[in-house]
Amino acid sequence: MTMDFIRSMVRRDLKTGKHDGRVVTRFPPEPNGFLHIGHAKSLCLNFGIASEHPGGRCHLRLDDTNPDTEKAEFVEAMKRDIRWLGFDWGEHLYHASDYFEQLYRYAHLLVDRGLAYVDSSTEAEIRERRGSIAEPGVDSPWRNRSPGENRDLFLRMRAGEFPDGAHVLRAKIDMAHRNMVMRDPILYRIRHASHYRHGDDWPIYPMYDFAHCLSDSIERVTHSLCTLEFENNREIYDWLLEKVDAPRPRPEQTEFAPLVLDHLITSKSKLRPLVEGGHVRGWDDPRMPTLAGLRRRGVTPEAIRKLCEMVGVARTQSRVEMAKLDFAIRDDLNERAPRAFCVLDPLRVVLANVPEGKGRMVRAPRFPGRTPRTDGGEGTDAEGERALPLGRVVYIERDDFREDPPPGFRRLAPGGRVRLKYAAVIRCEEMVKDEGGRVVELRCRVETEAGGGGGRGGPVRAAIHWVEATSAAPAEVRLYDRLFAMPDPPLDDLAGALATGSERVVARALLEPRLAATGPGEHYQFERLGYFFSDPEDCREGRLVFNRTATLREGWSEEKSAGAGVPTEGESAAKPTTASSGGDGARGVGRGRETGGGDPELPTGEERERYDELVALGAGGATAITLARSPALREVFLAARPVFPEGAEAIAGWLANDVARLLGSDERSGLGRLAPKDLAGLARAVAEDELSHRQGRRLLEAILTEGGTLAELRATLDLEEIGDEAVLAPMIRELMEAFPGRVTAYRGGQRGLLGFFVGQVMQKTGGRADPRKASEVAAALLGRADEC
RNA sequence: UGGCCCGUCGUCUAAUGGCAGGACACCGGUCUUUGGAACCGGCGGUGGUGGUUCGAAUCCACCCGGGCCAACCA
Repeated sequence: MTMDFIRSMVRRDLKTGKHDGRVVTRFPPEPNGFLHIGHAKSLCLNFGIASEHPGGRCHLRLDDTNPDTEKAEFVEAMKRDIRWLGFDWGEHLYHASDYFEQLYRYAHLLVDRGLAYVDSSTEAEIRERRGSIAEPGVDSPWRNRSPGENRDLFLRMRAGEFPDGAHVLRAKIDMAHRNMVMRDPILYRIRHASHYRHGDDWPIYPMYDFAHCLSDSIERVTHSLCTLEFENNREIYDWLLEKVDAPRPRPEQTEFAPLVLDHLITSKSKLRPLVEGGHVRGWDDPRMPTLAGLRRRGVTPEAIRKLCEMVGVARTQSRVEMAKLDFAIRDDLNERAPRAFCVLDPLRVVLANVPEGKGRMVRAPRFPGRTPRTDGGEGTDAEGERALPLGRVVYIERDDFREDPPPGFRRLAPGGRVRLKYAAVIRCEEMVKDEGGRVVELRCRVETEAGGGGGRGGPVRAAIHWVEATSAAPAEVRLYDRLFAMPDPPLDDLAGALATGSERVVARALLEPRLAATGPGEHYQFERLGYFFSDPEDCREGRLVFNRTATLREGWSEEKSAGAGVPTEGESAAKPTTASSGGDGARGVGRGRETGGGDPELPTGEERERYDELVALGAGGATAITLARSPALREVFLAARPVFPEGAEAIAGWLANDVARLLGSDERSGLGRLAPKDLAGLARAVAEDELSHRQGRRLLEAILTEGGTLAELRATLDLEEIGDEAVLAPMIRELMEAFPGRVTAYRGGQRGLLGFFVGQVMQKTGGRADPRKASEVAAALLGRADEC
């Protein structure tokens, strides 16, 4: 298993001792609804990471700072769902509302430091003055109240002296900040509402940005993992911890992409109207993407965890196809769901040559295809087989018989044969129809009793499920389909986007008799139909109710085998996608040409001037633009150029490519350490082949990260490179012997493999080989043998 | 008309600057008393342009595309 970027980070932090060797994560849901499959990813991540490190732990923290929407009922449901998924918070159950007192003191600290103020504007005024993404906000007229006045007002807010909305406490940051979150965010609001845990103790409630980071800090969380939409909030997270002098090491927020599944919505607030509007049976409706709904449908915790594992964790925004969930479900259920027969739409079949009352029992495997137990252990039969009664009258699936079979149809048709699975091969001799012409009964003859092959007339193409008429157990079977037909349902009109027929209730299906005693919550695979789960609420002896968890993978369909025309249409249907993406590409090329291809745009006149000047001084076109936009780099260039005027282009290149990279990737490095004359000297040495480009780069890196002059470092740094063919050639020959397959592939035309051999040499020599020479020697050796 | 983030097979996800790999889906085959499962094989990708480098998915620049942000929600 390869590690995701968060796990790598945790491991790195552990190694560097960043958090005193602790790993503490947390799962912080707001108890305003039910947990859904999107939460499962976060659960797997947070609890997973905690369990992967000795002493690691994951807190369950209810983020209950909004009394309007939160309920104890949701807390209980969340705890139940998390346990069901297989996670355990141990002693670490917390509530943000546990910290109300501490949070309130932190707020006072900010007030006293002049970093927070009471704003008496109306909600509309605050919104108005916040500005927009394009325009800066303006200061509130209440922004400069004295700390004393703020303190007094805030005290009185807490005392309940003011009505809702009269005042808010705001952080005093910057109303013109580019990040909207930083435009004096609201810390506290007045809300005279009963909190499900604290009743009417508090007339003021902290806002998310304020409560969240401080709750993490109070719990000494090390890694605060959240989804991508909180990226903008990281700045206020860090700002607040800094301004209240939160103890170090401080928790650090890292964002990852949420789990988004096609045809599903993963938003508690969008799910609630579906429940409250009566569009589904409840939060645990089997069609709901909630953990409770999935559980009721028969999806196992293992399947959900498997899905999360398959999906991984990254920062890329992504949509997962339902097929992946389906796979995870089937993969798990295939192993654990014993097979049974269920006929959803019964068609009566009379076996004419079976005498009345002359039934027999047939044996069928509970797990066909599973390697039979050979250890002879106790219970082998009971585990491995089931018994089915067979009599004169049976029911088969109406769909398994066609009066006019389409091409490719392998099941029963007039005059044709089919196998009653595990029991007998029958031939259809007669149809009985009602006045409406509807087939109501088939008269068949048993040709072969059980056994393999098909007896006379060659092999039978298909085996169908069936139940014996007198012993079959009636059951209600609920067939579920996706709640939304479109992959990306419109969040503003979910009720209108609901698919019709997402729940189909079959009132009287027939089950093989041993299932008559099924209790709630049992998994079965009804052969050829799918995976089913006896409803945990409604199923009991005497009233059997099953939910379809998932269908079987479809291997055949009438459309597919209806002729060659259809697949072709399918292909052409896929073409527009290809064409449109090609269109995008074409558009991009067109634009590029307009702006002069690789010649980057120079938006302002000032930059244009600098660019022209740099080009005149000898900087290359592509690098000049970089320097024109970076005053610091440009300054170094201007200072270094006179030292080595002929190397102007090289100097500019070093600056634009290598210095920019080092500055961007390593915070320890600093441009201040680089003397312009050293840069010029470096460029000259490389230009005159005193140093290889690689050596130059190593020197530059050393200067930027550790400091020192070029001369010093050239003397002290071990820059030696192995360029001797007498050393390199044997090494490469050895590699060629070790990887004969790659040699063949290289000679077969896979020239990219040269990089593999050079890379191996670089590794073997600890990076000290001269790669140019190594490449040369390797090419020669690989090529020479080619001629033999 | 801003700030931040993100672009690798259809989808999800890997690759200290050194073989672009895996999974799902799809297609084909073997096997099969589930048109299932299993097994084998195939298809298919680094958004674009330029630059740096012996070597770029990876570094630099620009362009294109996508996401998030203007609740007294979280």
